[in-house]
Amino acid sequence: MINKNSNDFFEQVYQVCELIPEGRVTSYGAIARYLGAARSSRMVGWAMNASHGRPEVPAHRVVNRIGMLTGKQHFDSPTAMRERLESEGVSVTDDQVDDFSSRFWDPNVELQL
DNA sequence: CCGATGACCATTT
DNA sequence: AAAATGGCCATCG
Repeated sequence: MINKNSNDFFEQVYQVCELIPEGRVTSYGAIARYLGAARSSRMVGWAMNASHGRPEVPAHRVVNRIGMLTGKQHFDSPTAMRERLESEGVSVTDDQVDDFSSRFWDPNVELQL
Protein backbone atom coordinates (compact mmCIF):
# COMPACT_ATOMS: atom_id res chain seq x y z
CA MET A 1 0.00 0.00 0.00
CA ILE A 2 2.88 2.29 0.71
CA ASN A 3 4.51 2.77 -2.67
CA LYS A 4 7.00 5.55 -3.26
CA ASN A 5 4.92 6.82 -6.14
CA SER A 6 1.81 7.32 -4.07
CA ASN A 7 3.86 8.54 -1.16
CA ASP A 8 4.94 11.52 -3.18
CA PHE A 9 1.40 12.59 -3.93
CA PHE A 10 0.18 11.91 -0.41
CA GLU A 11 3.15 13.66 1.08
CA GLN A 12 2.27 16.85 -0.73
CA VAL A 13 -1.25 16.65 0.61
CA TYR A 14 0.08 16.10 4.11
CA GLN A 15 2.35 19.11 3.79
CA VAL A 16 -0.53 21.40 2.90
CA CYS A 17 -2.70 19.98 5.66
CA GLU A 18 -0.03 20.73 8.21
CA LEU A 19 0.07 24.28 6.91
CA ILE A 20 -3.57 24.78 7.78
CA PRO A 21 -3.71 27.19 10.73
CA GLU A 22 -5.82 26.32 13.76
CA GLY A 23 -9.37 27.51 13.56
CA ARG A 24 -9.23 27.31 9.78
CA VAL A 25 -10.54 24.78 7.31
CA THR A 26 -9.94 24.08 3.65
CA SER A 27 -11.46 21.96 0.94
CA TYR A 28 -10.10 18.97 -0.93
CA GLY A 29 -10.44 20.84 -4.20
CA ALA A 30 -8.36 23.74 -2.89
CA ILE A 31 -5.56 21.40 -1.87
CA ALA A 32 -5.76 19.48 -5.12
CA ARG A 33 -5.60 22.70 -7.05
CA TYR A 34 -2.66 23.87 -5.01
CA LEU A 35 -0.85 20.66 -5.85
CA GLY A 36 -1.62 21.20 -9.50
CA ALA A 37 -4.15 18.38 -9.60
CA ALA A 38 -7.36 20.39 -9.60
CA ARG A 39 -9.16 17.41 -11.02
CA SER A 40 -7.80 15.04 -8.42
CA SER A 41 -9.79 16.33 -5.49
CA ARG A 42 -10.92 12.77 -4.82
CA MET A 43 -7.35 11.64 -4.56
CA VAL A 44 -6.81 14.24 -1.84
CA GLY A 45 -9.59 12.61 0.11
CA TRP A 46 -7.89 9.30 -0.34
CA ALA A 47 -4.64 10.74 0.85
CA MET A 48 -6.49 11.72 3.99
CA ASN A 49 -7.66 8.16 4.33
CA ALA A 50 -4.03 7.14 4.31
CA SER A 51 -3.20 9.89 6.80
CA HIS A 52 -4.56 7.80 9.64
CA GLY A 53 -1.01 7.01 10.73
CA ARG A 54 -0.06 10.65 10.41
CA PRO A 55 -1.07 12.57 13.56
CA GLU A 56 0.73 15.52 12.03
CA VAL A 57 -1.98 15.66 9.40
CA PRO A 58 -5.08 17.42 10.71
CA ALA A 59 -7.60 15.77 8.43
CA HIS A 60 -10.33 17.25 10.58
CA ARG A 61 -9.43 20.65 9.14
CA VAL A 62 -10.13 19.39 5.65
CA VAL A 63 -13.73 19.37 4.51
CA ASN A 64 -15.55 19.46 1.21
CA ARG A 65 -16.37 22.64 -0.69
CA ILE A 66 -19.49 23.33 1.34
CA GLY A 67 -17.74 22.83 4.66
CA MET A 68 -19.45 19.56 5.42
CA LEU A 69 -17.63 16.99 7.54
CA THR A 70 -18.02 14.25 4.98
CA GLY A 71 -15.01 12.34 6.24
CA LYS A 72 -16.00 12.31 9.87
CA GLN A 73 -17.03 8.70 9.58
CA HIS A 74 -13.47 7.80 8.63
CA PHE A 75 -12.14 9.02 11.94
CA ASP A 76 -11.70 6.92 15.04
CA SER A 77 -15.12 8.10 16.09
CA PRO A 78 -17.92 9.71 14.06
CA THR A 79 -17.81 12.66 16.41
CA ALA A 80 -14.03 12.91 16.73
CA MET A 81 -13.84 15.31 13.79
CA ARG A 82 -16.46 17.67 15.18
CA GLU A 83 -15.02 17.56 18.67
CA ARG A 84 -11.56 18.32 17.38
CA LEU A 85 -12.70 21.26 15.28
CA GLU A 86 -14.62 22.73 18.18
CA SER A 87 -11.57 22.17 20.35
CA GLU A 88 -9.62 24.39 17.97
CA GLY A 89 -12.28 27.05 17.99
CA VAL A 90 -14.16 25.99 14.89
CA SER A 91 -17.88 25.99 15.42
CA VAL A 92 -19.55 23.01 13.83
CA THR A 93 -23.29 22.61 13.46
CA ASP A 94 -24.99 19.58 12.02
CA ASP A 95 -21.68 18.25 10.69
CA GLN A 96 -21.11 21.53 8.92
CA VAL A 97 -18.52 24.20 9.69
CA ASP A 98 -20.18 27.36 10.90
CA ASP A 99 -19.32 30.43 8.82
CA PHE A 100 -17.30 28.23 6.52
CA SER A 101 -16.77 31.00 3.97
CA SER A 102 -15.05 33.09 6.61
CA ARG A 103 -13.03 30.20 8.00
CA PHE A 104 -12.08 28.88 4.59
CA TRP A 105 -8.33 28.72 4.17
CA ASP A 106 -7.20 28.58 0.58
CA PRO A 107 -3.52 27.60 0.21
CA ASN A 108 -3.47 29.24 -3.20
CA VAL A 109 -4.49 32.53 -1.62
CA GLU A 110 -3.04 32.38 1.88
CA LEU A 111 0.26 31.04 0.69
CA GLN A 112 0.23 33.48 -2.19
CA LEU A 113 1.75 30.94 -4.54
C1' DC B 1 -4.83 -5.76 -17.62
C1' DC B 2 -9.71 -4.61 -16.62
C1' DG B 3 -13.34 -3.35 -13.46
C1' DA B 4 -14.87 -1.21 -9.40
C1' DT B 5 -14.50 2.21 -5.63
C1' DG B 6 -13.81 6.77 -3.44
C1' DA B 7 -13.39 11.88 2.85
C1' DC B 8 -15.11 15.56 -4.66
C1' DC B 9 -16.41 19.21 -8.00
C1' DA B 10 -18.64 21.13 -11.95
C1' DT B 11 -22.00 21.03 -15.47
C1' DT B 12 -26.44 19.89 -17.39
C1' DT B 13 -31.38 18.78 -17.14
C1' DA C 1 -33.34 26.65 -7.87
C1' DA C 2 -32.80 21.62 -6.83
C1' DA C 3 -31.53 17.14 -8.32
C1' DA C 4 -29.07 13.93 -11.22
C1' DT C 5 -25.08 12.60 -13.89
C1' DG C 6 -20.37 12.67 -15.61
C1' DG C 7 -15.59 13.34 -15.22
C1' DC C 8 -11.33 12.98 -13.20
C1' DC C 9 -7.22 10.52 -11.22
C1' DA C 10 -5.23 7.08 -8.28
C1' DT C 11 -5.48 2.64 -5.73
C1' DC C 12 -7.24 -2.13 -4.85
C1' DG C 13 -8.97 -6.90 -6.19
